[in-house]
Amino acid sequence: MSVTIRDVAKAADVSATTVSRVFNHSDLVHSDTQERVRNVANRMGYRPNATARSLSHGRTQTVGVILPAPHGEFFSEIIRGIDEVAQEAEHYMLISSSHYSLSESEAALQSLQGRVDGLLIMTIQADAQRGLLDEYAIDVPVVFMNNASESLPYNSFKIENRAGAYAATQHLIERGHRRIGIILGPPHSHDVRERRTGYRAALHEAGINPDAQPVIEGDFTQASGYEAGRQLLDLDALPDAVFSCNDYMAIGAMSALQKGDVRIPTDLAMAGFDDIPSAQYTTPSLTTIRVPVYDLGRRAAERLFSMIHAAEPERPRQTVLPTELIVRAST
Amino acid sequence: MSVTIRDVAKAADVSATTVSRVFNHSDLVHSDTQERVRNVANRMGYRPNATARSLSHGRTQTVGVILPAPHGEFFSEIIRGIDEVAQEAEHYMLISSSHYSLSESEAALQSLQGRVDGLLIMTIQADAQRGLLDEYAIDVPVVFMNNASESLPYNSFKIENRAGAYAATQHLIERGHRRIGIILGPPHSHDVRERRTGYRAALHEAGINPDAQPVIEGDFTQASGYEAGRQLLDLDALPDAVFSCNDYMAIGAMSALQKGDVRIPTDLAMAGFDDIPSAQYTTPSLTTIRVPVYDLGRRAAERLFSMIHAAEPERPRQTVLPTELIVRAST
DNA sequence: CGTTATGAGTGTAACGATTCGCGATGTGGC
DNA sequence: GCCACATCGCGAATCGTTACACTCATAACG
Repeated sequence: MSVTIRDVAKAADVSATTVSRVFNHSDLVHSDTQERVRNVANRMGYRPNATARSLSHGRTQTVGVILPAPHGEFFSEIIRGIDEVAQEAEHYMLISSSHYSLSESEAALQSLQGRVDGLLIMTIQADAQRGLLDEYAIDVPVVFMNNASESLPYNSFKIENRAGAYAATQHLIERGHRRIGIILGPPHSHDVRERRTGYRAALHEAGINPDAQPVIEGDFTQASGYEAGRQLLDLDALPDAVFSCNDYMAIGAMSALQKGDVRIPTDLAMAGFDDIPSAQYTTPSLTTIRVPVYDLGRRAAERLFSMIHAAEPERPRQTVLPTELIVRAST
Repeated sequence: MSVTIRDVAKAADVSATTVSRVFNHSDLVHSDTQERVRNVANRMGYRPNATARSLSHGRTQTVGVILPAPHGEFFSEIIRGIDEVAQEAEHYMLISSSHYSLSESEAALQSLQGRVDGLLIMTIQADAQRGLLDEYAIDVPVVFMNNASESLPYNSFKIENRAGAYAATQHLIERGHRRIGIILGPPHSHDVRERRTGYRAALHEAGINPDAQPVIEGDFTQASGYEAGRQLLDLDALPDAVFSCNDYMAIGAMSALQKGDVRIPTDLAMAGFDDIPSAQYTTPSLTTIRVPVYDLGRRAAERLFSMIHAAEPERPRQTVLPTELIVRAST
C-alpha cells in the first residue's frame, strides 16, 4: 500500500498528529520540526489520502454539476464558468449528465449526495424541482441553474426566456417580416415553452396570427436544425423569417437553407437564442439573444461557494439573468 | 447530521452488519429481512456515505479527467465519450482543466491521486509525459489520450496528425492550388508540430517551397482564427488555399474572409482539422480531417476501466487513431 | 519562589462504513 | 437425535485522517 501519515510520523519520530498539523495548521508546530517532517514526507513520497481526509472533517473539496448533457457549446460554457470559480476555491468538479431525462437527473442528485460539498443543477423541467430537495433529504447546498418556481425556497437563476424571445421576434417584425416561423426545442423543456410564449406574444401584439406560422420541431442539436431547414425548403412558401429556439439549431437550419440556395438574410432572416461562441462566426453571422452563459456558470458557482462557506444558512435568492438582442448579419 | 447505517440498524431492529450486507452482498440475508431493512432505509432517507465506503474498500467510483480546457467542441466530444462509458460503469467524472499549462496539469495529476480509481489525461506536450507517473508515484491506472513517446510504458492513443495534415494539404494541391498558407495553433502543442510537419512534407513533395507560404499563428480558438483571417486579408496577395490546424480556427478565418468579400472556395479554399460537429454546418461546409474524437474518449475510458478491473496489470498499448479526409464544400 | 501563560507535542477517540471470525439460533432431513 | 445449512448478531479491527483534551517543559511575572 501507499505510505500513510503514521509511517511518516514514525520515520520523523513525531506523532501522527504533528504530521497532520504540518499539512493543515502549520502554525501550530515549530519550524524545525516542520521542516524535518516535510523532508521525511517528501522522501517517502507521502501524499495525504483525500478520502480519509474527507471522511474525517466532512468536506470533499468537490462540487457536483448536473447538466442535461456534458457537451455542446452551451453546457460547455457553463462548465467553463464553474471550472474557473471551482479552481479558485480549490474544489473539483464532479460532472454528471442526465441525458435530458428527469429520472436520471434525480438519480444523480441522490447518488452525488455524500460525495460533494454542494450541487449545481440544471433541470429541463422547472416544475420538477418542486420539493425535490426535501424529498431526497439533500443536506448540502444546492443552486439551480435554471428557473425554479418562484414559490420554492431554492437558490436559482432565471434566464429571461420570454423577454428574449419577444425581443428577437419583435426585431424580425421591425425588419418588415410578416411570416415568421419557429423552430422548437425538446417538447418538455421549460425554456422552450417560455421562448415560444414570448415569440407568440410578439406576433400577436403586431397583429400577426401566431397559429398561421410554420412550426418545426427540433431537439436543440445542429442536426435537428439542419433537418428543420430541409423541412422549411419543402414548404409551399418559405417564411420571411425564422426564430430558432437556440443557436445550434439556427446554425443547422441556415446550413440546410443555404444549400437549398436560399440567401440569408435576403430571402429569409434567421434569429437564434443563447449567443454561443460560434454564433458570431457563421456566415452570415447570427442575430441572436445573448444569454450570459459563462456568467451563469460563474455566478451559480460563486453563490454555491458562498453558501458552502457560510456559517448561517443564507436566504435563498432567485436571480434573473437579463438577455440582450445582438443584431448581426443574419437579419 | 444525516442518517447512518447504525440508525437504520436500530430502527429495523437488526445489526449494522446486516444492513451493510443488504446493500452489498444481499444474497447473505433473508429476503424478508432484506425487504424490511430496505423499507426502513428508504423511509429514513438513508444513503450510504460514499466517502466512508470509499475509504473502507479503497474504491472511489470516480475517474479523473485532465484536459487542457473543459470547453469547446473538441474537448466537449471527448468528455461525451468518457461520460458514456463512465455511466455504464457506474463511475463519476472528476474533471480538471490545465488551461494548456504543463505545471497545472502536473498539479492536477498529483492532487487527483487518491480521489480517483483511474486517470485519463491529455497533455499538450508529449515529451512532458516522460517519467511523469514514476515521478509522482501514481499508483492508479492512467491512460494518456494523446501520443506518449513510444518508448514509454504508458497506455496512450495517438492521433495520426502527420498523415492527416499531409492528406489535407495534398488534397489542396490536387485541387490545383500552389500558394497554400497555414494557420498554426499554440506553439508548444505537439499536435500542431506534427500537423505542420505533414503540411510541409506534402508541399515539399509537390515541389512547392513550404518556406514561401504564409504562416499565421493562432491558439485553436475561433477568435484567433478570425484574427488570422484578417491578417490574410491584409496580405499583398491572398493565398489560393489555407490549411488550418483545427476546425475552430478555420471557421473563424472563413468568417473574417467572407466578411472581406472573399468567396470560399472560389477565391480561397479552406481545410481544417478535427471534424468537430460544427464543421459540417458552416457555409460552405468545411473540408477537414476527421479525428474520431468521441471514440477517443470512449476507447480511452474503456481501456481505463479494463485496467481498473483487471487483476493483473496489463501490458501498456499505444493505439493509433486513424484520420480520414472529409471533402466538403470549402475546397 | 510560587503561580500562570504559552509553546510544542502527544494520545485517543471519532468519522461511517466494511469485513472477519465466531458464535447463536432455528430449520429440515435422515 | 444428530448434523448440515441458512440466517443473523456481536465485537473488534481497519481504512487514513483530523479534532479534542491533555501533558510537559520553559519562560514571565509580581
